[in-house]
Amino acid sequence: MSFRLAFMGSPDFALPSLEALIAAGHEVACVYSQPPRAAGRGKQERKTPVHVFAEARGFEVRTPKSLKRAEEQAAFAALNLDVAIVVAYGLILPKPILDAPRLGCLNLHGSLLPRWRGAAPIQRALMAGDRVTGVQVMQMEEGLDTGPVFASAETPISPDDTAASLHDRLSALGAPLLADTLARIERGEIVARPQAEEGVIYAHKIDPAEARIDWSRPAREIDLKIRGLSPFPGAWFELPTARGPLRVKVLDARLGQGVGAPGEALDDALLIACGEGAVRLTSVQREGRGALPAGEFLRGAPVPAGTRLI
RNA sequence: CGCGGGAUGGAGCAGCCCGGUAGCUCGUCAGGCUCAUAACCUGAAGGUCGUAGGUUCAAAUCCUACUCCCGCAC
Repeated sequence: MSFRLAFMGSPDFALPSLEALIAAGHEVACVYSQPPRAAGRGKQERKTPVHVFAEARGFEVRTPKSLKRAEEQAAFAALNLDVAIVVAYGLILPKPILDAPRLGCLNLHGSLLPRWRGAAPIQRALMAGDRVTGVQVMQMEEGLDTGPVFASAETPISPDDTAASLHDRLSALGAPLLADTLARIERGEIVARPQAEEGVIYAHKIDPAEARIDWSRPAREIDLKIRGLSPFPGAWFELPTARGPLRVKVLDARLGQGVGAPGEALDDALLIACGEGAVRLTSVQREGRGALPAGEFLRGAPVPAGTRLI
């Protein structure tokens, strides 16, 4: 047995899930994704990763700008689905859409609800210093990530995780969970359990303004921010040079030891003093260039002890 | 025509504005030192300065075109 389903997703994060559903033998009636957008160098129209993948596999791909229009909703209903699977789709689903499939719409979310409902759960969990996070499959409702949960899988967050590594891990963790959950729903083995009423936290979208590093903050907070915002949008600071301040993004760091004025380089290897403690920058990227391990970056742009980062 | 940056020995960069015979950090190779080392010392190899034109006594440096690369846009 298998379901007739629609898959709704856009970025890389959703790909493993789509592949898992295909592998599980479900009938993918249609794939929804965000419409192609002008992006990249030259501002070319670019299809989303899910769009490209689905097209290559020969699936029908729909890319409506919105699902609010009656025609879109009718077209969706006409698919006569058992269920719709939503993974990082990027569009709000109106009630008519949510109610159309026989079993409604299920969503794979990147946090342990009700903690981090919303747009940026992975980055927020990391920046908050959470020790564990995970993915969950839930029944979608009109509220933002408020639906009852069918299943979850956890993973610890380690001191060397970045938003990128966590993103990849959760994506890989979610795919089999999703497939397994569908199988169990099919067999009638599980029902969704309402989310806890306590502990609701919203994961607000990342505001570029919060990406600048404030060296007067404690090292732990700065370390979490650097790793939580890596690689996008990337925590950054300014490095004074003979030709003016150079904007430098930090893609990875570790907590270090040392005391000094906030922003002061404590050695020649990017150990930077914070308001409390210090962090060692291990991967950096100056404007207009690619990311470099600290060692290579320093060969071309030495940051001697005593330098004051802004 | 979205904005911007870049192409210099194996890696990362400086030099270009104010043309004049190529430099830094690292790596590589050889030798030395050391109980030892990714440490240290000495020496060496390695570059048509992206391509094609132009200006000039002279071009990495100025001008034009082209190719390739990267960053920002989530």
